[in-house]
Amino acid sequence: MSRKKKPDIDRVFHALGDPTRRAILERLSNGPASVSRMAEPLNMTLAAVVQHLQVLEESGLIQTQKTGRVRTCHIEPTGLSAAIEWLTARRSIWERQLDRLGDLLAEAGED
Amino acid sequence: MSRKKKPDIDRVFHALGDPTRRAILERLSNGPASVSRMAEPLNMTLAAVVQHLQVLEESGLIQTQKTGRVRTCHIEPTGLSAAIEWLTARRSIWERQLDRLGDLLAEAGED
DNA sequence: GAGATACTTAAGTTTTCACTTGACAATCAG
DNA sequence: CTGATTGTCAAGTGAAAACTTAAGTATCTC
Repeated sequence: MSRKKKPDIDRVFHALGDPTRRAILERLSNGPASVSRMAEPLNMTLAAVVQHLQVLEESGLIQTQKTGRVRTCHIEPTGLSAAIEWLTARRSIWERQLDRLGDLLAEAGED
Repeated sequence: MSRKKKPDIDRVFHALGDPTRRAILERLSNGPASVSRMAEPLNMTLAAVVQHLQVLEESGLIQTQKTGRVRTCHIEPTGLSAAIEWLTARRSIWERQLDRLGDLLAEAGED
């Protein structure tokens, strides 16, 4: 039977919910970096950082590749698309709702 | 001394990471609704739904108010701003990075 | 006032998360 | 070859998250 798999958007938002992982993404925005380089400014063990990187990779936000003993991480530029689309869609609907509310208030004021 | 409080953006992304909570937000996009109405299509107890609503309210994504015995929930339209700003900022940086990569490849091709 | 309705609250359970420890594997430098 | 570097893996811990159950409190309806 079909296995239950988490939708991408769940994983993306979950990944973004952790400040350490957002810090990693911000660091990688300056360009690719190795695992231990990512770990330097983070106050935790290498193993913990690797786990964060796994979450980020599974969510499609970064990609990694190993050359020799060094694993290099870089941003996956399309990784944010689904999340941004969901958010901006909501926002435009919500703004429309606000407009309707404004209309109602204006009408009420005219009485 | 200053209390430790979770940054808004942490809470927003965390709130968005749960499919039930996104479903609630989508439902509320059609207009305000009471707690029990929100609970109807969700396969869980009322108490669980209330807890999700609390998370959403604390993250600034919705507001609620009680009139009589009914608590009505509605969208807080500005709640997504911080998240959208963070995401679009990253995206534009990432696209620039992609361009630079493109340039490098083009240069390499010219040899 | 007696029910029914619409939550609210507290406590307990199970699962998931973030992290550590410690042992291991691979690779590079002298 | 011998270390030192760079990362990997598995297991365990503690706390937070996502629920449930059950009892309680207003409020509305008759």
